[in-house]
Amino acid sequence: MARPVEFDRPQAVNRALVLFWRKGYQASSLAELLAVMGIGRSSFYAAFTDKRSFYTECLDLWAARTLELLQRARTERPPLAALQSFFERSVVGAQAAHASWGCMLVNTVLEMAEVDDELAARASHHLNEMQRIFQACLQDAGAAPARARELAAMLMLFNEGIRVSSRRRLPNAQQLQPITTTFRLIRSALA
Amino acid sequence: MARPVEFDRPQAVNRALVLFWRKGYQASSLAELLAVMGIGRSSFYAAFTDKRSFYTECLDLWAARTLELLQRARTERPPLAALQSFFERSVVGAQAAHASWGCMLVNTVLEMAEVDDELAARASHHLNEMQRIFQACLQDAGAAPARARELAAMLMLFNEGIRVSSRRRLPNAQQLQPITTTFRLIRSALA
DNA sequence: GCTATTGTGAACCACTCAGTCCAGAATTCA
DNA sequence: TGAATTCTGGACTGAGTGGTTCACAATAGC
Repeated sequence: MARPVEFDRPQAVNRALVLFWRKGYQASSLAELLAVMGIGRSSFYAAFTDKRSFYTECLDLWAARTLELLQRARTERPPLAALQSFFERSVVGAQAAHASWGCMLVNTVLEMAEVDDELAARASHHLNEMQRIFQACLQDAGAAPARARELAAMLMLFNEGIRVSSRRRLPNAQQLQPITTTFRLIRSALA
Repeated sequence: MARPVEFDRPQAVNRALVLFWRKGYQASSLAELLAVMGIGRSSFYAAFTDKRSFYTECLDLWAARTLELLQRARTERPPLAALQSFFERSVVGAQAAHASWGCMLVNTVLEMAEVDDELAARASHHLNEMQRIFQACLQDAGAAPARARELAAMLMLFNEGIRVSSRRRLPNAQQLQPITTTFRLIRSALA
């Protein structure tokens, strides 16, 4: 009955997500989106309602993936090392595989702050979730709750900074070094 | 001879700069720009050539003002206190007077990274200048050159993070606290 | 092989965008 | 007062935007 040859939805979403991640919401025209997704306009609107709602879908997906990455690192290493490798990977992995497009949440906060309150708030909310995980890691590393919250807030600033500077195409070493510097400071503060 | 009733160019530039700062390049339509500047289209094009070149003019102006602010703070206080107050002012002053629109350089890097290489590079260049001043302050505070460079890179990450988080409309205290935390760490590292 | 169903591509829509252009207003000099 | 000058408002242009609609094509059931 139904025509079974549909486009590969997860793949299409993923490719679109990458475009949004790279160029932001406004700079990604519908034509470009359709091109990378390999589908036509009507299929897009049938499947995703809207450019804007589609963006929120991609945003949520990006956040879910990143949080999962962070949680997984947490189970594989001691807490501080997990955090540090999370940051390092977002720089190194970025330059190699998926290039350096920063953090889609940070990008969204900046792009939408004075343009679309709802999207900005949504991204900000996801960032808060990340910060909670930072805090949990720091507590695992032996910091008292208050201290952990304090350092987690600092790390979140750091995270935001790293994601910004990763878009500046600076030499790799120049991006990694501040991370080690910071964690050296944190370790000495916790010791 | 010439018609003497011209618009107030510095004032117009300043108002446009604020709009660009707040909403970014793409989201600031020419119509909005003209409205806040209080001039007509033809006057705009006669005076500023282009939306894009006008943006670079505003960007450079913003950078010059900020660097000057930083340099001035440097003459008024001890080096570390100057840095700290520079950061704090960009949060507190932001929330009060001109609201929290982050750092126009950071905003530009993020918005233009995959969209307009030249603008992104220009903003990145200004950020490098800022970082050099950070480094000079840290050397003044007694850090060895290598150490100062290291910490300056870290502070630049911090700067970028602060400017991002200042757009998230978080409670004031929540934004100030990480700054004091960081400087506490830096001071103990330099001691 | 025929029909019913449903996802698809492309034409189309209204709208906004940055940028151009020109008639006319406002002022200075004569 | 009148002529010369030059800056300005607003109509206009063409390209590009997100979104809608519909005839067609591809498939599954019979």
